[in-house]
Amino acid sequence: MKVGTAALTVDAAGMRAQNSSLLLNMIWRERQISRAEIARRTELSPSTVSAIVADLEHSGLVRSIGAGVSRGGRRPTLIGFRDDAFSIIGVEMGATHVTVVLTDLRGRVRTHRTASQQVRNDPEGTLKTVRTLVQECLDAERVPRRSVVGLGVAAPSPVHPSSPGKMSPLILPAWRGYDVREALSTTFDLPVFVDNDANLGALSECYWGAGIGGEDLTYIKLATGIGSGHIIHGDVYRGAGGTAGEIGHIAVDSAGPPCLCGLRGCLVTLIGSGALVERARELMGTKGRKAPTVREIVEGARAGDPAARQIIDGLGQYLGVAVAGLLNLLNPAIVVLGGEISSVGDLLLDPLRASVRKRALSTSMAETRIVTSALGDKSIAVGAATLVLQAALRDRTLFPLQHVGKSA
Amino acid sequence: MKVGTAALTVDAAGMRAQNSSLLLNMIWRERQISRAEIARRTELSPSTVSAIVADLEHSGLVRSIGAGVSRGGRRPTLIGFRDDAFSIIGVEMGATHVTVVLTDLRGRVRTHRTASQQVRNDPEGTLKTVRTLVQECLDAERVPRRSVVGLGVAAPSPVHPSSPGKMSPLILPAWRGYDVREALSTTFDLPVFVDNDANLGALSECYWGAGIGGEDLTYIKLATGIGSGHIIHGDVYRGAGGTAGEIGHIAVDSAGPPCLCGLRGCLVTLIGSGALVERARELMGTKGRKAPTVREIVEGARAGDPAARQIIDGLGQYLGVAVAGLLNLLNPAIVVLGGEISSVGDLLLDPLRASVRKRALSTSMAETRIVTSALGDKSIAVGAATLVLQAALRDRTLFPLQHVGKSA
DNA sequence: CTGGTTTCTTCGCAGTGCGAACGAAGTTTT
DNA sequence: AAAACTTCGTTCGCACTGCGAAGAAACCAG
Repeated sequence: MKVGTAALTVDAAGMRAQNSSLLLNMIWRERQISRAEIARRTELSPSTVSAIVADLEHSGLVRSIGAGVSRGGRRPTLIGFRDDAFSIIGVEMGATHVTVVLTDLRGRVRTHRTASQQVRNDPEGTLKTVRTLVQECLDAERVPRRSVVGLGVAAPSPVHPSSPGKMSPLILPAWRGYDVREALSTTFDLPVFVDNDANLGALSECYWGAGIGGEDLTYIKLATGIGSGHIIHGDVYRGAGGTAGEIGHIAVDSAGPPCLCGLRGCLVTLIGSGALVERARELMGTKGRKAPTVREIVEGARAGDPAARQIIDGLGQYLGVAVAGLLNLLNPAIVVLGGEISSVGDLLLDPLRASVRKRALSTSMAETRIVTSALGDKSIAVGAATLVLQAALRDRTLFPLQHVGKSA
Repeated sequence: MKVGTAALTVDAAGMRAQNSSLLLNMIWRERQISRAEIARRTELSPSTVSAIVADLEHSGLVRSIGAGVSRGGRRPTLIGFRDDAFSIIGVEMGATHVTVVLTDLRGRVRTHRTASQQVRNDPEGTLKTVRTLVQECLDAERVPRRSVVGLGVAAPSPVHPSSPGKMSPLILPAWRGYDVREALSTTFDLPVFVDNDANLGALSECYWGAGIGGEDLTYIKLATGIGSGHIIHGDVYRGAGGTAGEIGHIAVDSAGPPCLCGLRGCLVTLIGSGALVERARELMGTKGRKAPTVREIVEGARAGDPAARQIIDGLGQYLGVAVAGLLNLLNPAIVVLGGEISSVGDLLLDPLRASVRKRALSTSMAETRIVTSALGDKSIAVGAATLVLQAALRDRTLFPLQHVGKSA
């Protein structure tokens, strides 16, 4: 049951595919590397490496980029990954907006579009908005459909592994009957990958953020809702039912306020944006009559406003309870905090770390770094694109084949 | 970083090794299967399957076991896994005892030995006891060293992935400088695998217990300490520092008693054996002057003693807090409770499930079964042996080669 | 008993990676 | 400046693998 289920058989072609992917990943990772160096690291013979590199070059994924420094003999020819060989589309469906990015194969955003959109109750309108924005991105960069690897989608809902594309009927009841994957796949005739937004935030951090080089990471998204995603052994971990990472409904304070989910004292009722804003209204000299925004709390805290600081302190303390449990249970290498409020940095990290230290084993603490995200507001959409990239780097056949001559 | 690190290159021999392992696993799993059926399922050609099966047969791992039922033509020759081809040794180092089992390749215990042993403060004596018991098991079954695949060890300490064999200096300070793997490997000249006891309990459940057929499971060991182990995608998950699963020190009640670890209200201070016994002394009509044992609590609860029932209820409630957090964070398919106290079954499961229901998202709950272990008191030692089995089924070369003729 | 079906093996073929030999291109030594 | 050495990359024959077609063996149905 556990060993060989997923493993596929190998024939001669499969062997080539495996080694080919291995080399492709190495070249992607190293950005530039010589054939000789690849042969040394992979323990493949030089002749095999040359043959595979020729393959990859012919498919347009890599190219020669001049000579490297000599190690006492002939200078090596450096091979580089062609980040611009293909494009990827990443879509973030937030609570009240849709963001679409078009990235290259290095996670760089080449174009992006955002539109306000009530996602929760308007599947039809949301899909239409997504289609429009995707098309705009493609048109803006004059990217032909055939040079797009695929389309990644971040959804504000858990995604069940057995039916990617369908939203949770409990979180997004209005989406019953809709299948995002199906819908977009038929529209654009491209492979579509869907996952939860926090999971994709985690993937984004693992590839482009605080988790670079690591394989185990937990990302916590602090926003209207509180979600988290785990990267385990380099892969998004979804759990048995796709709801792994639902940190927002961990009961932190059994005497706390009731939550929409029916429980009491959920983390989200204490540190969700709504709770923070509410608390800010109580504490801060809310000049006018309007409730302050998260942005104002951030700015206030940075400016030294004691009320804002107090709110952030409280956030750190509550969050620490959940993070401590997380460290003991999962012992991730890194915990990354994302979401607008995380931009206060140490103002949040200090009370959080103190709170965790009071509640987690020192051994779990020792190995875990807790940091705030340095990626921008498009990190979720980029994470969606990264999901496609990850799949394609593992299975080269996902890259659309295009016969490339000698031209650049 | 995340994709190709672990992947190894493949050559012709590696291709054969992969396919060979795949077949070996299939035969192990199915117990009996024909070449034709293997070819259909794996999509390998009949000729290839025959060749590989001949290989496996020659190495003594499988054998023909007569004809199956016809599907309208020639009757298939069924191939069976030879569970008795090799033996595996499993060692459990508990808090106050050492248990050694000798199993076949199906996790069946052929011989076992147990001895009282203070493990915590006596590394030298513990290792000596282990050596003695292992040798006794080998002698009892007249098993030659060369037919033993390896030796698995369950340790009452987290094991850091980078130094398997070394105990945590915080949990077992007396073991500083000792390396269990090294020590036993040189004594017996066998491969040695070491892991945390709760992790191996989890593995045991996944292979032989409640988790059969699944790939994601969490095991919780209720004993002097409270530990847990996660099986993720069929593998033990150890976390970045090897301390994943330290559920015992999750803070459940911030107003609770202080714990040895320096924190307050740890789960273990509330539901560890010590706490249960202490509470029993308060509540139960402790006939004599001695403190009751866990066994007596179990028997009392079964017999209907209200005090014992109350203790179990409390256990279920506290444990529910931690399990709810676990479900939200990891969303495992199954949670298995082990340890002596778990033998009360529903008496514990009912209050536990109720407690969880009050604290976990219904979506997380829906996909998760919570059960008590049906494996016996040797499940941890068997889990240690299973770790070796798992490794060998993946890498056939771990099976000692022995030239087998046509004999049975 | 005959025709059809299924199982398993045999044998030649195509594809893959390897290794030795070689040429190409630098560096270091003389 | 020339020779000797080192490294890089390619070429080519070899060994091994899995495949597919063909065939033999074993069985069932009529």
